[in-house]
Amino acid sequence: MTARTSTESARDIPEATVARLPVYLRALTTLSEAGTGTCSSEALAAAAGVNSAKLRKDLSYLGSYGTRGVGYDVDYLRYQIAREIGVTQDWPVVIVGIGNLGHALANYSGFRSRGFRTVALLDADPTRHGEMVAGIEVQPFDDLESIVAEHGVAIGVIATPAVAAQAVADRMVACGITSILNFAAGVLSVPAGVDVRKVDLSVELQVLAYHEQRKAQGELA
Amino acid sequence: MTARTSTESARDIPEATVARLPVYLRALTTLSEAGTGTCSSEALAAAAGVNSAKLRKDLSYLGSYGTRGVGYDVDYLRYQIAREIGVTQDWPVVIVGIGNLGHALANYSGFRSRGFRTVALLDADPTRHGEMVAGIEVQPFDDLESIVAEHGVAIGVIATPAVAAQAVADRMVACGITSILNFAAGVLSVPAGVDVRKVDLSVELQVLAYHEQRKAQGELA
DNA sequence: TCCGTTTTGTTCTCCCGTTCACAAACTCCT
DNA sequence: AGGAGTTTGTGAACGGGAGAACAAAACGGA
Repeated sequence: MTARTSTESARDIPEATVARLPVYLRALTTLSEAGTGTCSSEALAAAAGVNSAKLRKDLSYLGSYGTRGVGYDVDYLRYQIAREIGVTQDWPVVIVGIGNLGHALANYSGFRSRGFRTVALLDADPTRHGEMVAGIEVQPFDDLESIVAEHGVAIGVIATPAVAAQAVADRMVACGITSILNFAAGVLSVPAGVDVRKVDLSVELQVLAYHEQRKAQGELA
Repeated sequence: MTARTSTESARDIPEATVARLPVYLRALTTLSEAGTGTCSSEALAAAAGVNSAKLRKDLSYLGSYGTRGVGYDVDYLRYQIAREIGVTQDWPVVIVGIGNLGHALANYSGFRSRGFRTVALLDADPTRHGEMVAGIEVQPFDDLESIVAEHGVAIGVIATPAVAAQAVADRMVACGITSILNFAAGVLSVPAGVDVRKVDLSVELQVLAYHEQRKAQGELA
């Protein structure tokens, strides 16, 4: 899934843990907004929907931020996780492909509130250029290079049809983007050192259908 | 992630394999449309973006559908996988929450082409009722029970704000839905026997940010 | 100060998933 | 018919993650 070229730093956190840290972060934010100052691993694990032993092990990769007999300081732990993930800094993002999904992504508040700032919406279709989406003007895809250079964009989101996705990814990589979130169907091939994460909506439904089918079979047996 | 109550059937396919079957299915469809009649595990693995040994082991859980020295018949294998997943049959689906994301989901062609038929779009906001989205009229959320009963819906999609998600899930479970695809933030609690899969867009970006941050640290070292 | 209580951090064990490697099986060519 | 070449299916080794269990550490009360 992820390709790494540079030398690993001192602490390397397991992938499974990295994927759960954002979940803990959200749970901590909820707790903080509810006025909770301190919480136990048991309570936080319940809020995040995981096993408490797993939670403690995950947090131990970051350091010892808890107090035995007491628990974790909600705001302190929240800051530590945010810093570790990198969401304390500002991440400029470009979204390519402003169809239905691109619209939804541009309007998604969960990005901005976590340090991701959409600096540009790009689309190859000239009839869409100039259209305002979520307060941002849709620009030509050919402006990609200048926008990436100007804002120092490292993360790109692909929400185009499947046929265009590889070409978009190639252009992104060529102008220096090193992390891609891909919503288009199919496999992207990118050089080593570029991370790609794929979200496929239909795959999720198909997994549910598989289990649903098995439930039905079990009933008539 | 998934809870199972009924007795397992004869063959139980590993979860990791189940999650990849839809990917193979898509790759096979692409090959078939390109006129390819037969393919090797190596070729299919490349198209699906996985290791060929892993692909062969995955397929071996379904049965022996290949021919040694030759490979797999594309259309035959495609049918077998589709049957195993359950996408040869028709799956009625309801989508609750017709905001930006709900719009995108309703218009997403990848659902319909895989046997998922959106039978209703529901929203609690009365000002949206009657609006036509993707050729379907938005109806009141309170119609959930009658719609589920009428169409025999087993799969529900939640695309509401986070605060409403648990209440929607509870109503879905109460009227017989046993599989839920959840796009809302936060943890859903459901009784055993109900499967929930969660898609969190901001989690994916945060994982990318973590790796991006580490790349940057590696460079200056 | 000392003891009981609570909760973290960590060790250990088990299980699932990935990958290698190879025998079995099939095709094609001579 | 037989051998060379190809490709599947699977046994076995390996690595990583999940969960149980416990020692270490902090707090509170007497």
